[in-house]
Amino acid sequence: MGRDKDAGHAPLREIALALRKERERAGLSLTELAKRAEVAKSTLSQLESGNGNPNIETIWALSVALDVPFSRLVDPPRPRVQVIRAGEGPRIGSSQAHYTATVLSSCPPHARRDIYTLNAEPGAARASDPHMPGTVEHVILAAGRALVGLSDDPVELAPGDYCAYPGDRPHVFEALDAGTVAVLVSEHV
Amino acid sequence: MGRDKDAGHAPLREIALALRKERERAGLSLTELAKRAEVAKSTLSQLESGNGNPNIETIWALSVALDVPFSRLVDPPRPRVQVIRAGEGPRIGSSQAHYTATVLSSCPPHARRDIYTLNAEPGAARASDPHMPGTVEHVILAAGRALVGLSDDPVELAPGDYCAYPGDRPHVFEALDAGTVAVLVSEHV
DNA sequence: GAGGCGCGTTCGTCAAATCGAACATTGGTG
DNA sequence: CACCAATGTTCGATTTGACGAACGCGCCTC
Repeated sequence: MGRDKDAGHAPLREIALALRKERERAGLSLTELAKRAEVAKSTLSQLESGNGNPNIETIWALSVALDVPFSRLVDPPRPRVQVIRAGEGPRIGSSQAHYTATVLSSCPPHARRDIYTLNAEPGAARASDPHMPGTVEHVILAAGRALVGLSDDPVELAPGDYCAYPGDRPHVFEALDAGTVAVLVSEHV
Repeated sequence: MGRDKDAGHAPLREIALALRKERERAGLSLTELAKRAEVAKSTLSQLESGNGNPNIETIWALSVALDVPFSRLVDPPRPRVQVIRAGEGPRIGSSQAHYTATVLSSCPPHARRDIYTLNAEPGAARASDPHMPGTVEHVILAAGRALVGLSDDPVELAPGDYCAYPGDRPHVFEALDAGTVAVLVSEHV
């Protein structure tokens, strides 16, 4: 949840949409979900229609019944390809010389991030089938060059470049130089 | 949020504790926080005492005022130095040639991991004061050489090497070569 | 020590969210 | 066609959380 903008108020509408989306994804009827979560279906109906300001127990019960993380309902997931070129991005001011840190990605709530290193040689693009919905992959190129990102629109990365993309869609990692090395962080909520 | 155990109900108690903890961390009085979040302090008082079942708008307002992610309140939340040299570590078998992936760290539940790149030059060791308890930092060296780890027992890393260490103890990052680049993943539970 | 100001708690009132039942609607079935 | 079993919606009654004022407490100032 971005502390960033829209600090204003009311994610009511987002909750309504997320609720309906997750319910349909789970293949449950409104009645069925209400029964499992032990909330009145009238309550659920009003929630999904945007009217409502549910209390914690209600939302909790729904998230449990839907088997989704709580934050999935209140925190909108928005996948997108993002690239930060080497030397770009928000720097962290350091009082100590000869040192700069750049924030590449702040971890969303409840995400799990596994860390990998990749060593790849040119010639064979590695196309990955989509992973779990909500998966996001982060790649920081350490050496060489590579085509990275969504299969239908990959991005060329040079050393130091950063790229994030939704892992639940077809994506590739294709080395362009020999001895290409990258750090891969796989984030699944 | 673990669909895991205790799928039962009511994270009321956890919310109460998290709320109080976050408020104290922010150095705010109950009255002050209530004023900023524009909720009655009586409401906040009851919430922190465990009685209560707040609605979304209330929690939202509080999380905004506390400047913490929403889920930090509803799903409230370990250290050792580990080194994996370039080329070592468990490989992930790939059916496709010219490609290897190495698991460096699997994300523990409920951890948040922020990703940074570091650019450092020799001459000035960057000593960090301890962060929040439970913080773990992961460093993958991309270029150059560096002394990394706990201040009293740093490790020298070469390109491709990986090192993890508790971030809640004094630690350093000291470049040994010019143009040293690293990826830093900061994990806080 | 009287007054003021901050803290966090408690209490009565009111608005609002939850509930359960009744409702209109659709689709399948004998 | 009548019937039943689903769907999601609307409506009144009741519960309940948010509110604001009052309270007890500790601290500092005059």
